[in-house]
Amino acid sequence: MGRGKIEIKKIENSTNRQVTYSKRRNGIFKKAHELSVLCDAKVSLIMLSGTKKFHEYTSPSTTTKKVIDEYQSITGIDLWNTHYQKMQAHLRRLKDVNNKLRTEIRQRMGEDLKDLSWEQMYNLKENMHEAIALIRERKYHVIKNSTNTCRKKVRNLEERHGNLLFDLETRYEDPKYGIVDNAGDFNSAVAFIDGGGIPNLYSFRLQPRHPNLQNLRLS
Amino acid sequence: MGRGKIEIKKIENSTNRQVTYSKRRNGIFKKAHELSVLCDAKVSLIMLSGTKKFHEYTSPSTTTKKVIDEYQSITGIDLWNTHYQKMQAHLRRLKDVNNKLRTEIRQRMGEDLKDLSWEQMYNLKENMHEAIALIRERKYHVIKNSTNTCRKKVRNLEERHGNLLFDLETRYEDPKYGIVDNAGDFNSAVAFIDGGGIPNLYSFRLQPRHPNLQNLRLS
DNA sequence: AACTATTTATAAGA
DNA sequence: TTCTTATAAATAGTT
Repeated sequence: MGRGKIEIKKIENSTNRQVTYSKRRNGIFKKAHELSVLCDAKVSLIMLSGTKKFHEYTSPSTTTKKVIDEYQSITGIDLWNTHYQKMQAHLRRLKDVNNKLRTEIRQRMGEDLKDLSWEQMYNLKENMHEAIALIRERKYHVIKNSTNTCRKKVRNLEERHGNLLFDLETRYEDPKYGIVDNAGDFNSAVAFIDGGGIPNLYSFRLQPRHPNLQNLRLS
Repeated sequence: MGRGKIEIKKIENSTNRQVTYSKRRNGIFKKAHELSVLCDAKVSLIMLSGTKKFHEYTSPSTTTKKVIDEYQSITGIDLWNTHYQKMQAHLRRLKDVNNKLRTEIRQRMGEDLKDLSWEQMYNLKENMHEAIALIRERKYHVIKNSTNTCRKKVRNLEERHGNLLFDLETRYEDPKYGIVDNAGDFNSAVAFIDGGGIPNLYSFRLQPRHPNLQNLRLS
């Protein structure tokens, strides 16, 4: 349909190809539209030119997504569904597990016991006693550790304090020595002294110098 | 282009509409194909007739999914992604909750305690003692109930036994009465006695690992 | 982007 | 559906 007949094969001249693309594209869009109007059909038409320009036509009554969803449901051809459904199944399983875990925790907190038999409860109770024993042990371990650490710190501070006093006395006796540069230690001694009135055994944690004690933070 | 010009509006005659759909569909497919060959373009053409018959054309060099994916990446138009991403977020949240629940259970079983402070352990231990009290209470409730039930069953059985003996004696005295049909009741009594073998939900305490949790573990 | 000779598509009928 | 064919529509090559 033109001045001459053409063979259906790639048009080598790039400009010509562009022009033909443009003309025929409009022709197809027009026909697609006519079809959807005349025949009450839904059409989704997506075209990507060789130069990555893209054009689409979708029937007025619908959207590209709708057409494609319908396309999938009719053909059974699966573009995304497998992945999506796997995901949904996984989600369901997670929810299920979640609920089971919650139930178990509730039972371990003494709730929702009506579904348990006497034997199950016996076992639960035994298990929890064992667990409590473990927790108690661990607790003593932690408290022992922190007590030791605390004791060491106190010893260390007492030593520093002693040194400080010694330095002061020395200075008093012979001023030419000048002040010993122990500002850092002095500060820590002050902290210790100031902290003395606080009943909190773990007030050391306030000092960034002892990150190992940070773990003892309460609450 | 035909014997007469037609107006572009829905063809009311259903048969005619079908025929036109079929003819024009082929025309468009042919043109779509010509376009993709002539101009090196990618085309995805999906058509759904009013009667839900579906046809598609895709350029030889590609697939429908590829075209649509490319379409999405070029346009930035999002067909599925929002929903999909919400789902992924939900999934992540569930996994997270799941892990927290598992950790809590492990702690309640006396494991993974190193991350707990002394105070946290104290609270956990207190909480578990309270829980054990509740479980003990509930256990007594259940045992009392089942004892009562058992007592009733025994009474019932004694009674039946007595009746049976009486029947036998009666039959011996007067054979025409035959044997009393109480098979069903007898079976239920047996079921009650056998019922000691209740599946043990908490048998994991005997095992170093926790099969019940293993089964639940996902991802 | 317009023109137009020609090819192609298709409406109506069989 | 498919074929036929008169005619409408699309478009290749030109301007």
